[in-house]
Amino acid sequence: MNYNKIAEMLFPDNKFTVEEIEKKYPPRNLKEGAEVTRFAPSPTGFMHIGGLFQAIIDKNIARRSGGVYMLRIEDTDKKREVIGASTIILEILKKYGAEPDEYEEKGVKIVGDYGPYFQSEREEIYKAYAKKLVSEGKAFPCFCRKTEGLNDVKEKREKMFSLGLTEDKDPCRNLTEEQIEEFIKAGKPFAIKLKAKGNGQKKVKIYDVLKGELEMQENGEDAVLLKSDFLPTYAFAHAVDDHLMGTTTVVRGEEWLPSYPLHMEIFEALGFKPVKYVHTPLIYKIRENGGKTKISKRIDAEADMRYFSKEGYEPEALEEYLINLANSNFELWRKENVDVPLSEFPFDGFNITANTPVFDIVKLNDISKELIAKYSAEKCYEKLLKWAEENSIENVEYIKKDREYVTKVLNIDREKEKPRKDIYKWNMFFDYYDYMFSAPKSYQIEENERKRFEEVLRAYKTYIDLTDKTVWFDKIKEMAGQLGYAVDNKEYKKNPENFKGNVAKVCEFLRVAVTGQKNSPDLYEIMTVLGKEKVLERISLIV
RNA sequence: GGUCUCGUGGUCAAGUGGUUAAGACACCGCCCUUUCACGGCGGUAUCAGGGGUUCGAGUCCCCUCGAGAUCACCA
Repeated sequence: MNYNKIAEMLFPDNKFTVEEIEKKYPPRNLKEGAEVTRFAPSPTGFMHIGGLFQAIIDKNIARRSGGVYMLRIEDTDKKREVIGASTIILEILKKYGAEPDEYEEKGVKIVGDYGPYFQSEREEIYKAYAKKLVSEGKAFPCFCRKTEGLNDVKEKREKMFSLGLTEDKDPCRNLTEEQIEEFIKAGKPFAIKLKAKGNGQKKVKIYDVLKGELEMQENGEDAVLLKSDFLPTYAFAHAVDDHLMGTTTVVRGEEWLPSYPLHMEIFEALGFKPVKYVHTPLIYKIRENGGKTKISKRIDAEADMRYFSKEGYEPEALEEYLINLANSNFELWRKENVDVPLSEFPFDGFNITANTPVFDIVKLNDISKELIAKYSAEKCYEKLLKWAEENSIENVEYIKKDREYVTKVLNIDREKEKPRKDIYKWNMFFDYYDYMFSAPKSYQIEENERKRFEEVLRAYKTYIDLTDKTVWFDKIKEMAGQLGYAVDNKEYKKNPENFKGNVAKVCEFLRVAVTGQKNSPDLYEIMTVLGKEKVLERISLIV
């Protein structure tokens, strides 16, 4: 069998040889121990939270070791490709603290010397390596019809499942030179498949950084390397690209673990130095039946990163949440380093728990609250406005126009020693502070208290004084005493029947009149921001 | 079904043969207080089960059970 001749017939007009390509992609000149990582999504939908999780790990491994982190778009499945997806992926990465060092913006720019960073633009590269493999007798052409999704293939697969078969040798591996020549001359399309060495029975040792050494069955399948459109499959592209681009550590989801032996065999066949693998746990959600399933774009809004943008989450909150998921000592660090930038956290991408984490939005909300509570009113305003603009929120014009007032509202119970921690995403703002923008539509007041409520309000028209908080409160107390409420709470507790209520009750009435609610942030601040006139106006609506 | 991974409170988790089994979120109580928060103090609650090994097991070994992943010319 003349493999060289077959390779030549299969690939008569390859633009490059493997040698030429290797020269174009020399080893990276990095210091000892520098890690090169890559995030390699396929542009088939939108950015998944699990993808961001991996990208953040990639970024941190590279950054902490003084290495490089790349974004490589795996657009080799033309059927599933979604236009614009790669742009959104890059945007999200930038926004959420996982901006790549090397990447490509199609038609705009390429950053880095190891591109193109779109696999579809690397076709000639894959062809060169495929040709080499064929010429060495390690791969062969397969002229069977495309097998994807075909019923008889599905059936065959089912059968293999039930029988536990591990060997899947393709009949085309036995084609004679003459048959191959005949098919090529007839113009039959072909795919290139790996000539699997084993039958899937032997055990091979594999190594995952997080799980340690594992034993798996060797690959027994003549896997497709180049599809009949000459674009590579994931496994082949992974080997070729990560070799050429100098990747040292591959961070990918745990779902890839089963195909590790295949990838190992391809690396071997190609003579490449193996890379380290970090198989990250998938992110799960608890289902109604109590079980856990991988968080999925179809059923979980939070799987799609756009959800968080839309809701107005702070990107940094997401980043902190995800980092905490990977390195739970982050919380301790954060406690001791309150104002230190996130980038200084000694993130350890090689020491991530192997457990399957459940996405916990309550925890995220808490992290977000803490973060936002640290912001100045001015910063909140900027963030709120940015969110409103990016998402074309109805009130965006208003926010722009009345900057001063909106900032004042945002400053209620903020910029103090112990700020409130109730807003955790910007879309809560208008609901939460509804009463700061329009008079209450209803009042939380019981019917049997109505009379006293109105009595207090009528009186307050002459007692209102917003000079400062002490004066304000003294006046309220004075009024309370006049109306028969207890000014001293201890006395009230001793003899409640002697009073109509206590000062707290009076404050409650005022609060309800102004905000419609029994609970709200500091009433004095609210009144001050609203202004005496508006407060009186609201009281007049009632009495 | 085969192969593989993973089981510490409700959730995320420290833990690498000797701990009263950290911490965070959530939950509950008390204090502070003009409400709600914030803050402070305290509390409930966990080693999936069963066998070994050992003076001693969450930690090592075996089995069972449970959960998950994967088995395409998709990534």
